Amino acid sequence: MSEERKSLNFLEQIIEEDLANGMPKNKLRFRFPPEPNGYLHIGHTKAIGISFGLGEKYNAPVNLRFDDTNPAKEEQEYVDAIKEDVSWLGYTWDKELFSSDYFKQLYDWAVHFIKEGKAYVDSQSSEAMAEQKGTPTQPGVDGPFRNRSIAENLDLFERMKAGEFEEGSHILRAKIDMQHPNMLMRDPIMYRILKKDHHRTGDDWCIYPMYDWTHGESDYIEQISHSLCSLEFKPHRELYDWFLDQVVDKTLVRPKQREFARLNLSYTIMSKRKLLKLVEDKIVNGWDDPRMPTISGLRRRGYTPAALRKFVETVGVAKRDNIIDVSLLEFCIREDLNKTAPRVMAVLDPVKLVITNYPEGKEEWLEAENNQEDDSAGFRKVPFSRELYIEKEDFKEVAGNKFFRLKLGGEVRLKNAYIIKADSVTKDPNGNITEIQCTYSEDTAKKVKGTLHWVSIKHAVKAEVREYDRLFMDEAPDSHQDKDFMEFLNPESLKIIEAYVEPSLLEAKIGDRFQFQRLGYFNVDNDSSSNKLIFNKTVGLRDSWEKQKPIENKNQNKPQNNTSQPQRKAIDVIQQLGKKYTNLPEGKQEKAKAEILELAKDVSYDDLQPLFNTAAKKVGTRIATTIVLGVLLENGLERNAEVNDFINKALEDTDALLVKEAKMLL
RNA sequence: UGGCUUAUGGUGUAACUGGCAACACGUCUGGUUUUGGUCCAGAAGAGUCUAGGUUCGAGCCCUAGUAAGCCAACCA
Repeated sequence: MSEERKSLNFLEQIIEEDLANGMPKNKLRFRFPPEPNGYLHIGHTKAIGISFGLGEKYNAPVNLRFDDTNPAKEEQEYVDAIKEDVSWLGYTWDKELFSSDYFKQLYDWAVHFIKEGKAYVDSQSSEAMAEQKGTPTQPGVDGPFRNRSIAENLDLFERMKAGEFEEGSHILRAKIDMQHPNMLMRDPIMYRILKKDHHRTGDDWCIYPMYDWTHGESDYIEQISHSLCSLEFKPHRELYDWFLDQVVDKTLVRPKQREFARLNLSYTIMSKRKLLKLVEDKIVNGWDDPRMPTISGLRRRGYTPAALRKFVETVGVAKRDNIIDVSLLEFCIREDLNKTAPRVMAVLDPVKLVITNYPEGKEEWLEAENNQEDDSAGFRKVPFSRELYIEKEDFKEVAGNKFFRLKLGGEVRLKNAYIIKADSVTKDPNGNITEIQCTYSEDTAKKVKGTLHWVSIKHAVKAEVREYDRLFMDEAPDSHQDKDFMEFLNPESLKIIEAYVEPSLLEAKIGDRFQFQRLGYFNVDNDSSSNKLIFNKTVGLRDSWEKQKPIENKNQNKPQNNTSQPQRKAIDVIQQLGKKYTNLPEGKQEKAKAEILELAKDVSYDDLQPLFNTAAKKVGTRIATTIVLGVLLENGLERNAEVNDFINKALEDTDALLVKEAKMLL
């Protein structure tokens, strides 16, 4: 139990500061505020992890509040899915709440705003208003309705609420400042008319509050102390505070909005709108398709709550844009499953193997360890017989000694069973191997390099295996201005395989997770039934053999690597080498010098000249410059005033190395 | 012609608030192993966007640049 002091992230620091400044710990309260217009994705897992994590850390309540102010897009289905996802992740919310619970209070406040002259009804087209609003670089101008009388505003707003007007004919805006540098402060809309039924309030309302007007006030009503959201809301903070200023009671907690960078995962997208498109266009089979980065998709794929929580924790919290490598996510799920998933044997791409010296009709039930990482996992029996399936990939007629698997004349261990030796093969007319003949030995103590998984043909159970690949071929598919993310779709993201699995899997239940030995982690899909077993591949095992095989492919994938080196200007490389020159141990220093001498051949005087002005204290850079200068002089460069000046200064320096190099130029 | 935010190995986060940059993933060695998994041991890889400045000393402070992201929905 080490008491290692983990450094706090910037949000925790803010909270610690508030606590230190006198905020009582029991006033801490957080919230997770999803809009019920789509399913939660892995990015939300970070937001959930932050707010609920803080709740756990400080023993403070966390509300689940649905931000449901837009009846056009929101549905009960999403509310249910979100609740399921949050609790599946293992978090417990204090109160389940809805922004729509506050519609009446919000309305009363709005009326108060009008009476105070802080809000007015605008009756222009959205185009006209957009024009008056200006642009980020140009201030806006006041609209013609900005100075309506309080009485008229009150009357109009009342009638908006009563349903007398059509959608789009009037809106209520806060009266702030049309010239404000922050566009959100240019008289933002508070209410719009929407004649739609709301999933909770039905037809009670036909005016609905906007996000900015609703969010901060909802936080305030709930007495949220820290309202944490992603970075794109940073500009909203000013408005959030302005709205709060108008209603806040100083004796109550005033919520504080703070922003963190959202999570981005490589090779996928994280926008609800775009994910919805994948669902609607039937690119995937629903929000919970195992290829989707949604929480429900990952769950179906076989991810565990523990792995997801670990992932989010590992990723950290900060304010800069990031793209997290999927390999980290994969590491987290492997780490969890390695400890918990029972091992079984399954062959995905079979070739028949016959053990010629094993009696026909004989069968044995051999003992197999369920999980060597877990002593309590116990053992099971697997059937062995004369005819087996092994993986096609595990046999080669001839192969080098780096190939640990089965080859003609070679020996290999069958996991949980005997050692076999390959004697001959049978091929079809096309030259494909249809059968491998082997002989076995009962001496299992023998040392052999390879161990193969297998399945007895007679006892094997057919199963469908769904193997997934990334949905997109590009690392950041929605970050290209000129290309649509749909262009990067991977046409081979789903591969359906007919596999053979050991009979113990007949008892597997939906959701059960296994390690198919030597292959990866798999779970039983929701579509699975008693007469058809279906598995999803969650993630493959780490595979250091696979990596060394496609040598040529590797180069094709990263052609830039070869070209990027020479593209960098020699002088830039030299500058970099120089920078660290004085810090290097002697051996490395010589190496660096040799490199500089080599690179100096490609440096022109014009390249070098600016470095003469290098600050006196940047000794390393000046040494490098001196070395390069030596090469240039040797190649016939004439000494001019600049050169002499630089050399003289170097000679006067206190650094012995620099002086030494400079003397060599005399 | 604007405002806000960010900048540390390939990736993500640290650096006790000024003391010669750490952890995780990834990569590469070697060992163990009835999974080319796990585990164990080790290595390479950044001198902190650039240029100045303050300081005995700067990734942290100051100045000026540069680059990236966000901001003009009756969405959230």
